[in-house]
Amino acid sequence: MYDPPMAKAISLTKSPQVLEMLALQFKALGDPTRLALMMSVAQSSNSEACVCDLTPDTGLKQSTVSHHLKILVDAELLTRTQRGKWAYYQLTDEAKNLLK
Amino acid sequence: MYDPPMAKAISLTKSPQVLEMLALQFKALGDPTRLALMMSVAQSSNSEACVCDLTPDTGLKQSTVSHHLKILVDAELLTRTQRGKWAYYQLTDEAKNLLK
DNA sequence: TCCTCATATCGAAGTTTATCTATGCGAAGT
DNA sequence: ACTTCGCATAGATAAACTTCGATATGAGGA
Repeated sequence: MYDPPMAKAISLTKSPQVLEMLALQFKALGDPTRLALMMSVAQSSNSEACVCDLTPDTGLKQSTVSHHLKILVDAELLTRTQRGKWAYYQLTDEAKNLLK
Repeated sequence: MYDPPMAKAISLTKSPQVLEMLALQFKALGDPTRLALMMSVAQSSNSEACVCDLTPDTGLKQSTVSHHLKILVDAELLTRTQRGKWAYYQLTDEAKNLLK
């Protein structure tokens, strides 16, 4: 949501849309569970992982992990690829950049 | 809060404390208002700004801006220096790193 | 076709967050 | 000493978030 009074600050740097997207990405990474998920994916063989691999490490329910992964995909930090019954998640280039 | 089942994922990468702090920093940046505040500070003359400078741009109340600044200081993304009646905020090195 | 497995979605409960108004506090000026 | 100014803190409220259990979806195997 873009608020007019913020215009001056934003015009000095990024467009409102870019700032909004950046904030969305930071927010997505701003949860210990999701940050750990990202690192798990990064360290997986072939740099990809499915929900069944990721769930046990978190101590959370499968539905919860699935929800967190969706947030990361929506923030364009992960991509999702379905192969057979499994959904494989990989880091985007943007994510690799932010986590360096 | 550190949850034992997460141990495996964390041990592959960072200590729980480091991960927790990283998540805290990302969370602090994960709000459009705070991200705009950071950019405002970055672009201020002498790379520092007081609450009275920052408040108008946000369209929020002074107390709200003060609250956001405290969150950024707690996340070690800003430092606070009092000079006379004014409180001046500057980006930390960590912040400059994350925003590059 | 029927069943099973991996994952996603839905609805609810409890917690956290963003914002406001009102007020407190310390520094500087009169 | 009193007032003013810049900023912080406290309390309240509404919205958003995290997590769960239950259920739906969709692919593959029997």
